[in-house]
Amino acid sequence: MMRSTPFNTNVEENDLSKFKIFRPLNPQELQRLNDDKTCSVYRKGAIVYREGSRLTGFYCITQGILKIIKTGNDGKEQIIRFVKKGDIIAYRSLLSNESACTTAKVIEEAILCHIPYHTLLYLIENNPKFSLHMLQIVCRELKEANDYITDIAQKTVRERLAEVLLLLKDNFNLDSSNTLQISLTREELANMVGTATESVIRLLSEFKSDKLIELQGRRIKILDLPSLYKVANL
Amino acid sequence: MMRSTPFNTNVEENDLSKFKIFRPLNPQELQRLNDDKTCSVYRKGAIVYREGSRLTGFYCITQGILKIIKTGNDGKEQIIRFVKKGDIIAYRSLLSNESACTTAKVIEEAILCHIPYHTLLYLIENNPKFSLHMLQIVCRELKEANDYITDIAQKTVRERLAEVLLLLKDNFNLDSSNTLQISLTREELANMVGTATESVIRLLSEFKSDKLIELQGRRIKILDLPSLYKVANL
DNA sequence: CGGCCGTTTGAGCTCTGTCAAACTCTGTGG
DNA sequence: CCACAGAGTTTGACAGAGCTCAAACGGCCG
Repeated sequence: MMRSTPFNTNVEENDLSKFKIFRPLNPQELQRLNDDKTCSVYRKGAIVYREGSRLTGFYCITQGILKIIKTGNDGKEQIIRFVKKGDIIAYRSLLSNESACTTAKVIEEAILCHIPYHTLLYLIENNPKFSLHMLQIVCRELKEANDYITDIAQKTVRERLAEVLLLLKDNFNLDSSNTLQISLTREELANMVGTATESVIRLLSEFKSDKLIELQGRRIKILDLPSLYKVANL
Repeated sequence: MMRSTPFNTNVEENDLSKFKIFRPLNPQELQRLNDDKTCSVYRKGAIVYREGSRLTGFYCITQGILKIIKTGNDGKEQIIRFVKKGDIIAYRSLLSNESACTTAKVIEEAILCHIPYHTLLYLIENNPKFSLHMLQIVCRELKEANDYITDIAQKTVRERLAEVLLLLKDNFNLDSSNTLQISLTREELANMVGTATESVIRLLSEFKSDKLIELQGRRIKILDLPSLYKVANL
């Protein structure tokens, strides 16, 4: 099955003005943004861009979930973050004028709007409020990265796995039965935590024995949130 | 000895216009920047700001070296980065309008210029080139943080220590005898690498046995750069 | 001189990564 | 409809990297 090819999609349904990032823009700028963008559907497993590639613009996600990964020397991938509706990706390399240093891969079928580099520059040069907003977004991401460095350097795998579950809860919410609304393989969880797949499996089943969670395949149901916080040592 | 109190210092010698970050500013903006700033000397060991404190501005380093650290739950500190002449610090929390999430501590006697928040905002709102430059600085820092996450999650302590030595070499150069021009305790090295002090000690002496480096107290002399790169797995 | 801080070394142990094998589940093709 | 391949999951056994604890040593400063 060919799943790497994006399909163009109806532009009308992907109005970007509803997203917080673009709130500082005036109607004329929004018009330009929507005129310049190109939206596409990406199937599960599709790669939006790869480490090392040159980018011609950044992307705003209007639907679906992607993982941003970085490949270590031994080929093992580290998940840097997940992105979903309203998030923007690929802006870092673009602004630094470097090749991409991460890869973006689709986890749940997604719609992405590509916004050309010159449009981004135009907005930054002409709308200081937008620049400030962009700065704040990057700063937030930087804070999260710094937090993560401290965690990964100092915490045990057990603590980090609990923390990742809590992070997923915050990012993707729970349904009415407290089940995480994102489906990840054990390997993906391991690549987030920075550990081996088998370690994740063992720890998850320990969490299950301890009545912290319940497992049904990839569905993870959170039973005891306070204890999970305690395990995460937060 | 009281070493935490900053001393005001001669403003004349700390002209900020020579730094790359402020290159996009026009003469009038530079004037304002220099008028608004307050420079102080900080002794070794002094804390410029602490995790959790509210900041009234950001700082530009015109002299000396500081470490930016983050304290884990168990009190162990993680060194996020080192900063030196020309670097700016504390801008992240300022822009996000949050309390500081890191602590800045002086390693080598330093002179810092404090630039008030409203001056930063003024510059961002009025000079798009400056905003773009700021964005690029944050983006670079973010890239480094992401690289570090991958390293720390996937590499061995041995590899990371070699990498840290190389990083220090790039940041602080070597003297004519290939000695690192920064003096760190073993504990500080451990807090960079994300490991125990004893592990750093053991590995350093292994590197010494392998003729990669030479040790005289805190002075580290690099003997075999290519092999060090190999050990770092870069 | 004494105390303190940083460094060094040794011993032991635990966490976690690796390897191997079995099992489940899904989609494919005969 | 069944057999099969392949991917993902699970479990067990094992080894070793790296952490902790303890003790001794050196240098520096008051």
